[in-house]
Formats: sequence, C-alpha cells, structure tokens
Amino acid sequence: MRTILHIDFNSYFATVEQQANPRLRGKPVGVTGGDRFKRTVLGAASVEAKKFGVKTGMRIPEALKLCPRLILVKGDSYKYLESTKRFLNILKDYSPYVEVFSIDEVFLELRNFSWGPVRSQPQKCPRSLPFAAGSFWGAPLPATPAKNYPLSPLETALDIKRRISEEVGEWVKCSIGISYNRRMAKLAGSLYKPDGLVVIADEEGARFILDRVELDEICGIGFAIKKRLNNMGVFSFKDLRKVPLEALLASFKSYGKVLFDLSRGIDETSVLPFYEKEEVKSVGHRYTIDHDTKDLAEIKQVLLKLVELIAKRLRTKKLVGKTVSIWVRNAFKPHLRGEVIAKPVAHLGGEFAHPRGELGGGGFQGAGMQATIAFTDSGMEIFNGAWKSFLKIWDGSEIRMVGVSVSNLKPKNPENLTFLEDKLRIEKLTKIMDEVNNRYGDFTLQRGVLLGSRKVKRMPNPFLADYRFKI
DNA sequence: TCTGGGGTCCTAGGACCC
DNA sequence: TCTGGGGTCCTAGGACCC
Repeated sequence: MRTILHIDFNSYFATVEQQANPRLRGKPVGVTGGDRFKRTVLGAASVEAKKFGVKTGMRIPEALKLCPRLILVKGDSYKYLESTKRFLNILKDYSPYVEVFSIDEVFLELRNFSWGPVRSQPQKCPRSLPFAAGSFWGAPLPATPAKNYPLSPLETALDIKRRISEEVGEWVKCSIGISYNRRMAKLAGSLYKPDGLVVIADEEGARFILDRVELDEICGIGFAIKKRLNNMGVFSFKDLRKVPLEALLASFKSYGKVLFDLSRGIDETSVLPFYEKEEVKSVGHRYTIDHDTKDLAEIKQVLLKLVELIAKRLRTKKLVGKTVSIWVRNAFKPHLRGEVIAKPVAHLGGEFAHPRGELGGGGFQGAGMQATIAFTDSGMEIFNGAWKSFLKIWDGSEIRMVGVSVSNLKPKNPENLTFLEDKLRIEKLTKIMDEVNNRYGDFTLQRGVLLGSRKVKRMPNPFLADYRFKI
C-alpha cells in the first residue's frame, strides 16, 4: 500500500499577503487579479473573509455585498512564487517524490513504507465534528518509522506543518491529507480547513467518508458530470456504487471506469515528481477587455500584446509551436443565462450551460478555432495565424474576451535555423527586445503597431504561469 | 451593473498517405 | 472502374483542475 500526503495551502494568496503585512492579519482580505475591480473575480479570500461567504472566484461587487469591510489587495505573483519555492524546498527534505499539482498544492509520496495490517475504525463524522490535528478515519497508522524515513507519516505531516510555520511564516497554514492514493489524500486534506490533518487509511475508511460528502467534492467530478449523474438518479457515492460498470461506460465512455473506481476509493494514478513532469504542452494567454468592443483596431492590439507575451515565454523555454488556437467570448447576454448551450462532447456528452461559462454557457457565447502554422517562436508569425482564424470566427458582434494559445510544442533546434538574412535580423532584434524587456519590464520595447494602445492597461503576468519551471 | 486566467485531457470525424 | 484497411495528422469543442 502506498503512502501519499496531499499538502494544500489554505487561502494561499490571501495568507501570503497577511504574512507579508501584519496589518491584514485577522481581517477579511480578498486578493484581486490586478487593478481592475470591474469584470474580474477574486483570486483568493482570507479565512476571515470566507466566514462571510466570500469565495475564490467570486465577482468583486458580490463579495463586497457579503462583506462590506473586505480589504481588497492587488495580487503579487512574485511574492506567492517566492513562498512556493520555500515550501517546496522544505518538502524535498522528506521525499524526492514531490508532485507540484498547482501553485499551492503538492502531493508527496513516502515510499518503502509498510502500513502493516490495517483495520478500519471510523471515528468521527467530518461534517458534524471539527477535529484537531491527528484525527483520522480508518486504522491508525503504524507508529513505526519506515526504513528510509526517520518519521512515521503522521509525524512527517506534523513536522512539515512545524517547519512551514517556522520557515515560510506562521500565518501561512496548510491542510494535509494522508491516504493510500492521490484522490483520497486530496479528499482527506479538504475535509478540515484550515490547518487540518486527516488520514483516510483504507478503502473502508474511504467509503465512510465518501458516503458523507457531495459528488463534486472529489477531484474529477465537476458541475456537468454531477448534473449528468443526478439525471441518472445518482446523488451520492453510495448511489454511484450501485451503478454497474457497463452502465457507466455506456454513459461516460472510458471516464465511466474512473467514476466506478472513484466511488470505491480506488485511484491507481501515481505521484509524478516535478523533475519527471513533461514540459508544458501549451502556452497561452487570454484577456478580458474592460468594456465590450467591436473595434477591430483595438482587438488587434490586444491580440498583438498577447502574442508577444506568448512568444517571449516560448523563447525563454526554447520551444517552438505549430498549432495556434484562438477564442473569443462575446458580450454577456442576460437572456442566455441558464440556457443549455454546450454541445455534446465526444467523450462525455455535454448538456449543460456551465454556471461560470468556461467559454460558452452562463450567459456567454464564444467561439474558437485552431490553425496549423510552421513551427515558430515569433510573435508576428503566431499573430498571423491567430488573426486569420479570428476573422473567420468573428461574427462582427461585440466581444469581451480574446485568448490565444500555442500548442504542439517541441524544443527549438538550433540546426533548424534558416540562414536567410532577414530571419537572422529578426531573431537578433527579438533577442535584444527580450533582453531589454526582461530588465525593464514587458513592453518597454515594443512594436510600433502597439504604440498608443492606451485602452489596454493591464495584461497577464506571464511570470505566474511559469511557476512550475522556475522552482 | 452581470463571471478571470493559467492549464490538462479526451474523442470524433474527416483528410491524407501508403 | 471499383475496391480495403491501417496509421497519422488536423480540427472542433467540452469537461475538468486550481
């Protein structure tokens, strides 16, 4: 049996802000994406703000309505990244098997460790009783340390909490879940926040917990799949276990097996250490303009900026890509709110308008298109592909968001360089631009066509997107 | 007055090649 | 003129995650 810890930092951006600024401690804090308070959502909410019902992803006016004294802080990705680096360095001391799941979530596997004979002993219900560090479901973990580790899993978790408090900051709390697979460890970690420590020791313990949580509380079941399960008469994991595998496969194709296993606490996926993770598969940015527009010149400028950011990231990673994707999201249409918009998905069968409108749905409509171009890391070449696609999908109506992404990436091979003088000149110029912009900030040097783009103030911070590779 | 932005994965169906 | 099958690439678009 495996031993996997899931470490999740609570209200991450908000607690890092509170750590950095003691005046924010103990107060409801919301971290915003940037300067804009309109047309954006909260990136994080502090523990205190959450008590008012404020949540990550909430619109700002809505959050202020719930909590008028909410302190809005502009997010600082560099700060969060520094903090992430620090806790990852701590975790590496406990095991080499550290999977970076997101900027504030990590899986850590302790190997060569035997749980010994386990017997399930459900102890407390997660919803009715808060519990202190060390509470668990299922059999107690053996106290005997593993061969290669000086501490037992439980002691390891407690030691990690102690060191994070000492070395990252006392205000930065994490919840740790311990279990025999990734999904159950993640579920365990989510049961008690903040500063929780929960063990799900075996499948019997897993069933005990699964029977007491909602379907979408587990990683892998979201809005649409939950809705479809409900339509099949499945409202709990207990119900889900009664559905034969064949029926799930018929409805959800290969994902049916995942659901079948999930309901039984089974998950064979392994912890993938960060140094074994493949390079990125796509690099992209999207941007919501702070007003709806059908001004072609303005849209073009937004796209040019996005494309330059993407191209710069590709060059930093020494990658070239050949697939350019573009999406637009149309202006909000109140009458479409709640409408069924999604088209059937090949492998899952879409039926529902997403409440948040991932692209379409929830009052939004959108369109996207892909195009194949020659492998490139040049902003202009990406732009040319994107612009052609844009003109094809754009129906002339007002848009609120535009996004570009480059995928089908491969390492840039220096031998492939063309010796055309023109190409070399462009590469040289691009290199100089990157050097200057790295030193003085993005868009210090920019193409003439971007000059005068006053309306587009804030652009994505590409730094945050690359956290995984800077550790 | 109305919801951001960074990703990953999956599958169908057609085009195209041998 | 009619005919098969396998493999791979391209494209569309949704669902999921944080």
